[in-house]
Amino acid sequence: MTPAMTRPGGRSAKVTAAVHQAVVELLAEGDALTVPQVAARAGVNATSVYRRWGDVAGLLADTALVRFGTSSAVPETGSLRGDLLAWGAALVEEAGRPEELALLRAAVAVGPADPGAPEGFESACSACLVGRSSQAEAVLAAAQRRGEEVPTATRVLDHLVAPIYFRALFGLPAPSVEVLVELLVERLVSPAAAQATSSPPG
Amino acid sequence: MTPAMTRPGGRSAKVTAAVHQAVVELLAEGDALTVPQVAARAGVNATSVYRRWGDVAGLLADTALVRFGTSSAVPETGSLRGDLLAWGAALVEEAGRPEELALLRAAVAVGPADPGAPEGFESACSACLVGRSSQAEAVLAAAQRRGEEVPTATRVLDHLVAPIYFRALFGLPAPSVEVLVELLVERLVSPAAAQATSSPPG
DNA sequence: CAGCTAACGCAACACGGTTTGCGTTAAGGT
DNA sequence: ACCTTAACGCAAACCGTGTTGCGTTAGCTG
Repeated sequence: MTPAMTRPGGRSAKVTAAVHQAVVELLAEGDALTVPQVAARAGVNATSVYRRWGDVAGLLADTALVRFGTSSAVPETGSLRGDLLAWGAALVEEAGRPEELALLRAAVAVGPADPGAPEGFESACSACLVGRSSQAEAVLAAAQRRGEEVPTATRVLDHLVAPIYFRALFGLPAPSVEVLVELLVERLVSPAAAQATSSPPG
Repeated sequence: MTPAMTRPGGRSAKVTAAVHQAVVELLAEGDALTVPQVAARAGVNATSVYRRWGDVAGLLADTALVRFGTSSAVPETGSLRGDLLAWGAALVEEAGRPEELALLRAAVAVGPADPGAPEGFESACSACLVGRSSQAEAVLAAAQRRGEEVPTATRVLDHLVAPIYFRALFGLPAPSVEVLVELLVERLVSPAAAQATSSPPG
């Protein structure tokens, strides 16, 4: 019997889901997020939210953690270029939605996990990062399986994910999404891109 | 006589400087930023802060605006590659400092300026963005004056600034600053980079 | 040097978020 | 089916944030 374990399937699960849903909904509406508001929307008492998440930041971090950690599906178009293009477009579309953007802002505001964080309360932006990294690696692995020349995941992160997120976070208007993504991808699938790395992967 | 003008050299200047300093200090310590805390640290009454900046977001925006807007000096090494390398290294170093990083996080958390913002109260992340843009344009203009082939400022933002900020914000460890910056710059000063743009320089 | 005005300091106040104690409910174990 | 226990709901109190009115100070201006 593990005493420090939250009961799976208990009442908590429903509350958690409702609160997460409420957070996303409130976030999408653009209002300032407060615990009482979230609780009211979720049909849950504010005390429960305070007890479970302690803070708006923690609540946001947990929501972002769930939100960014589960979506691991990557497109399969038959070519690295097509995959990166589709994936990049999906990232742009996702980062353009208000609730995802707000979640991203909240994650970045908190920053990566500080020491002393309780178990299971990992950093949201770290979760987002590893989610994107694994997605990039999946795309690259598929391309390599096809015999294509592939860049490193780090390069994809630097030159595809980073610009997309940078533009979204800083409010830089993305001029013509397709053109932007294409430009980004062109620089990653060109032969020079793959041979530029001298360090071993990992 | 201009009635809506804050008196230059008045008492306000000292208060402004003290408050800005306090904001940076508090931010560097990682505590949650509140107006009373800032006021106490600055040796100023909280009322003054409320009257002048109205809100924590406004205070943050103004601080970031001053912090990111004044440092417009760009390196002059004699070549575009050298300039970008030096500038990128400076960005990495700056983004690594706790107070600057905290300011950046706060700026990103607030987001770009919402409609209805009073005059002079621009968004902090917008201020950071235009600051970086003007710096990039200065570097590129100097290179172009030397007769070098230069990429667009947008490309520099996407492939140099964005990765640096992305890594800093998401806590991705920058492996060997020099190597990172060099890799980034190589992709911007290569001849293929300049000819990829079809739009005329703005 | 005297008057003017804007900005600041102070104190009291109002509002909303957050904490706390206790009773209740609902899963899981026997 | 009963007991155990963790999580939830409720209500009241607490605390800090943000506001307002007025007196005071310090920097311009003639």
